[in-house]
Amino acid sequence: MNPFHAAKSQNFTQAAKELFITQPAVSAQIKGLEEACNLVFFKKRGRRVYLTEEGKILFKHACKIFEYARELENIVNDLQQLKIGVLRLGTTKTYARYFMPFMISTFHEKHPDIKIQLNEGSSLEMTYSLLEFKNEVAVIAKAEDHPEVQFIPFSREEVIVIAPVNHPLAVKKSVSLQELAREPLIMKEAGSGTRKRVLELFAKAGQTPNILMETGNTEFIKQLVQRGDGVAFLVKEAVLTEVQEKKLAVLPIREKQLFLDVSVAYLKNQHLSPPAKAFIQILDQIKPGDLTLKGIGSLMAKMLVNRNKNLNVS
Amino acid sequence: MNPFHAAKSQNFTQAAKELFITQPAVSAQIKGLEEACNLVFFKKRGRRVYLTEEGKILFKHACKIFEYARELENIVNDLQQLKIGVLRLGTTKTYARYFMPFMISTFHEKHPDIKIQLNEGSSLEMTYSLLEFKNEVAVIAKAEDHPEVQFIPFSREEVIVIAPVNHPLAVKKSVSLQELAREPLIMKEAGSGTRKRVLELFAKAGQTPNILMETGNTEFIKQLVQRGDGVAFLVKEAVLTEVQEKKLAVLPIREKQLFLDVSVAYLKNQHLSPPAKAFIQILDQIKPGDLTLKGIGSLMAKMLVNRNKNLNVS
DNA sequence: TGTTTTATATAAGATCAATTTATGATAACC
DNA sequence: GGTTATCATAAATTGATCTTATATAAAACA
Repeated sequence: MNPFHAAKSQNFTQAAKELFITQPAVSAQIKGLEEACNLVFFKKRGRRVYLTEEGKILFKHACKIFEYARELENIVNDLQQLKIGVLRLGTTKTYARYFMPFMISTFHEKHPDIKIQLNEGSSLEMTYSLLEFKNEVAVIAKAEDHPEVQFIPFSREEVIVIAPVNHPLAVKKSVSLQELAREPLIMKEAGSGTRKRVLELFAKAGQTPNILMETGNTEFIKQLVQRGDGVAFLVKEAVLTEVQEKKLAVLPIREKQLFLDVSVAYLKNQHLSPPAKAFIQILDQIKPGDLTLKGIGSLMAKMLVNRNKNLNVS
Repeated sequence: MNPFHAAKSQNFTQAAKELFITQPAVSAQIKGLEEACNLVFFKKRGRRVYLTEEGKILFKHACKIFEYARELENIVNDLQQLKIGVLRLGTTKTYARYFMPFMISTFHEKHPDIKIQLNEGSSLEMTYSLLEFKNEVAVIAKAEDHPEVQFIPFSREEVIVIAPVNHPLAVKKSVSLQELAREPLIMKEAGSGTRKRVLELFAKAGQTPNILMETGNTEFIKQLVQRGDGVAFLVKEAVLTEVQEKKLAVLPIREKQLFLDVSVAYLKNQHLSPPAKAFIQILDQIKPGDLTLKGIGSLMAKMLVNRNKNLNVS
C-alpha cells in the first residue's frame, strides 16, 4: 500500500513489486532514510528483513501520514464531484425573499452536499462583494456596470408603482410621471437596481421625484405605502400578495412598462469554483417563468422539506 | 512553515523565501498540484494571490499532514535521544530475582522514558530468544555457545551445594563429588547454565550424579532441599538468606570452588537499538560487586520508589 | 556437501523531476 | 506615466531517483 507498509512485509523485493519499482530502489530509499535519521529501522537475518524496535515505532506513526494522504485524495475527489464545497452567493433581500428559494432549492436538490452561504445586500453592494471575493456569484440587478463583472440577465421583472388603496391616483386610468413626481416617494436605498431604473425613468421624462424616504427594506416600504405615507416603485413580484388582497393599489403608469433585469453576476477572467459553475449552469436550465410566485406554488412543499439539511443559509 | 502555509500568506514570492527556493519553483509546484487535481486552488487578483474555496478546504486538511510530519521528526529525535524506545531484555528467573533489580533500576534511572520488557526463561532459551529477535539483550549464563551470539561475561558467581540443615554430610569438613553423586540431586532444568557447569564437574570427576528431579524453579528447589528431599547446586547469591537463617546447610565441596559466569549476550553482526546499546554500556560501568545482595541493601529504597513508573516488566 | 534458489547490497549509468536563471506580462504605486 | 512588485513561462541545470547489472549471502534442495 505504501512504502513502509510494503517493506514491512519483511521483503524488499515484494515491496518493490507492490510499488512498481525495482528492488534496489527500495533498498536505496530505506538506506537513505536510515542515514538521514541516524537510526536503523531494518535488520537483515538470512534472506528476511525485520523491523527493529525503532522501525516499528516509526512505522506506527508513519502510517498516520499515509492515512491522511489517502484522506486528502478523497477530499480532492469530493471537491471535483461536488461532494464537498461551499457556494457563496450574494443577493438582495427582495430577491432572497421572492426568487432565491426556488433557485436554491433546485441547486440543493442536485448537489445536496454543497453548503450554501447566502449573503444579502443591495445590488451594488453585492457587485462589490464579488470584487472583494466575498461572494463568487450574485443574483442581482445591474445597479452599476463594472469592467470586471460579468452580468448574465436571466429574468426580466416588471416594476410597478404602488400606492395606498384609497389614493386619489388609484382610480385614474393612467398616471403620468409628472403626476407621480408630485407624490411623496418611498425610494429604495442607494445601490438598488430598482432605484437606478426609477431614477433613469424620471430623468428621461425631465422630472425630479419627490423622495420622502430611502430604505433597503422592501417590507418596510410596503408598510409605509399601505399607511399612506407615499407611493413606491417595487418589483411586481414583491407586492403580488398585497395587491391581490387589496391592501395596496397599483398605479398604472402612462409611460411604457418599466422592467428590471435580474442577472447572475460573477467576475470575468476569474476561475469559478465547481459549486459556482454548477449554480450558474442550473440557472441556465431554469426557465424564468418558474422563478415567480406562480411557478413556485407546486414546488412549495418540496422546498420546505429540503430546506434544513445542510443548507446553511446565513 | 510548509509549502501550503507559505503560499497561503497570499504571496508566492514570500513563500519561496520561506522555503529557500525561488518563486518560479513555487509557481510550478502549485501549477502541478492544480493540474493533478483538476482543480484551482489559487486565484490571482492584482499582485496578490488568494485561496479559492477549494484551496481553503484542501489547505485545512493538508495542514494535518504537515502536523504529522513534524511529529514524526520529533519521534526520530526522541528515538535518537532515548526519549522513547523499548528494551527487550531476556534473563533467567533466578537472575531476575537476585541481580536484575539493581541493573534495571540503574538503567531506568538513567533512561526513565525507555520501556523495559523483561522476559524470563532458561539461559539456553534466552540465547535462542536472541536469535529469534524476541529479545535484543540477555543477562544469562553461557549454557551453550553459538557462533552468532556474543557473550560478554561481567560477573562470576559462586555455585554452592545446599543440603537440609540436618544432613549427615553437613557436618563434614569437605565433601567429595563421589559422596555427592550418591545423594539424590535436585537439578536445574535443561538449558540452565548452572546445570551445565554441574554436569561438567561430575563428568570431569568421572562421576554420574543421581538426579532425583529437574526443575527451572529455584525457589522450588530450595523448598525441596529444605524438606530433605535431596541436595542441590545453586548460585550462592540465591540461597544467601536461607543459609544465614540456618534453614539450609552448605556442603563444602572438596574440589575447587565452582563458578558460573554471568554474561550479557547479544547477536554478533547485528545492529543494537539505542536502548540495548545504552543497557550494555551501563553494565560496563557497574562493578560486579554492586550486583549482589550486599550491594543492593542501600539501594533498596531507591528501587522501590522508581519501580512502577513506565517500567513495564512483563 | 555442493548446487540451486531466493533475497538484499552495491555501483554505474540513465531517466525524470524539481530547481534556477532569465525574461515577460500585469497590476499597483508614486 | 514611469517604476516597482508580483506571478507566469521557457530553457537550462541540477539533483535525486530509478534501472541495469552484478556481487554476496543465506536458505533450500538434492
